[in-house]
Amino acid sequence: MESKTFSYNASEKLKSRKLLNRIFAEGKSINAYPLKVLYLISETTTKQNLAGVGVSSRHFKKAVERNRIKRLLRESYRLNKNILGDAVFENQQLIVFFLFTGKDLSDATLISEKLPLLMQKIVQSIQNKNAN
RNA sequence: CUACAAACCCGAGCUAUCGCUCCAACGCAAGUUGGGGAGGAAAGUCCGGACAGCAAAGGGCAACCCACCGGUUAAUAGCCGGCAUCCUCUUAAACAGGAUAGAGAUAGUGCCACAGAAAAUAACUACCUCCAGCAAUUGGAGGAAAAGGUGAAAAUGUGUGGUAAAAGCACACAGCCUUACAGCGUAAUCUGUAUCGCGGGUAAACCUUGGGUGCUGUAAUGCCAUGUAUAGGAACGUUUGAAGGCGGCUCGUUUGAGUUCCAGGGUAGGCAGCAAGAUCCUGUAAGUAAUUACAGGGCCAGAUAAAUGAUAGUUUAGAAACAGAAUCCGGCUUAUGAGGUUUGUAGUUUU
Repeated sequence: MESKTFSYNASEKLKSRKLLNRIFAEGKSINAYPLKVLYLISETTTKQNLAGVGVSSRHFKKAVERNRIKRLLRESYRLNKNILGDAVFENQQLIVFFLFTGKDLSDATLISEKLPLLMQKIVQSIQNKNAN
């Protein structure tokens, strides 16, 4: 378990087209410029959180820039994913999708400080809901 | 040697920690260990192929593309070599270097800014002849492209004859051009002789001539799995042919029992294609070269929301440019930091 703390491999990535459509349709969103996060709690048997990242190709026409941002997002998630930890119940799965809403590549430097902040907000809002 | 320009080469190294993806081995498994992991343009998608499907890929028209010759190649609009024309340099010429949108303007149609009389079946001024008129620097009719000026371009140039004045009107020489013959060359072309002829440019305007192209594009395509429905309604039809295929149209040809619409439902996952190839490196040989042949060696990304990264330190040169594979190759075009190499700007010969 110890070695998996900072991992982010294929089983943790949000891949299913179905789930992606669902999270855009039903997911709740929290903003924190230059980021926006969509999250969703799903009933499941496997307790494994899923995460995905995305950049608008409208604002970033060059593939190099999009790759750069997605890498930074993934890296940030990988280093901070323990914040989410056990926010949800045993038979539930937390699905998150990070969107970069900034319009300039220079905004990407903010990712490393804003992304953990967003994750804490998610945990908070889930706990509030459970308390109610 | 310095500066500028162009072409080509190169496209950052090392250490530590945390990660991603593919392959192999081991393991019941979790996983562990080892190895591979973006580019010269991966880009633009502008050409050319491979491959696949459309029935077996046919004729005509349309559309599009190409346009001196030869070679090269799987193929090309690429590349290599040659020819022609133009430009640079020069008083001039040859060499050298550069460019080419290099079939046809004598098939036809159109267009040619400004200036100019006129931009194409040329008459403004000046010239000549005739008529009118007392005469005039007058008026009218005609001849005439020799002179003037305008323009990027003005009816091939010079001379002589000729004439009222003139004119390729005639002749001589020259230039261009058509055709024929001869010679060098595979050919374009070049040279020579004879000959028809001489009314500009533009085909990157339509067009004509010659040649070529079937269309689509790996989200192609084939297979497996899952799921449903053999539910329901309407129209047309089964040799008296519904509906299609041959992806522009048409001719022709061909399949032959289902097809279309309404309403409703399901799936959207895997495998192949798909990574050993017109392959890369080295050497030898052939060729002016592009390129080819042979020999030896190497295996060098393969994802599917999409891997190749992050942090810290350090070195060069300062926070290292342009930039990210998606079926695969060959080219073209464009972007590109620092450094390096070569070439040119400023060349040679004759007079």
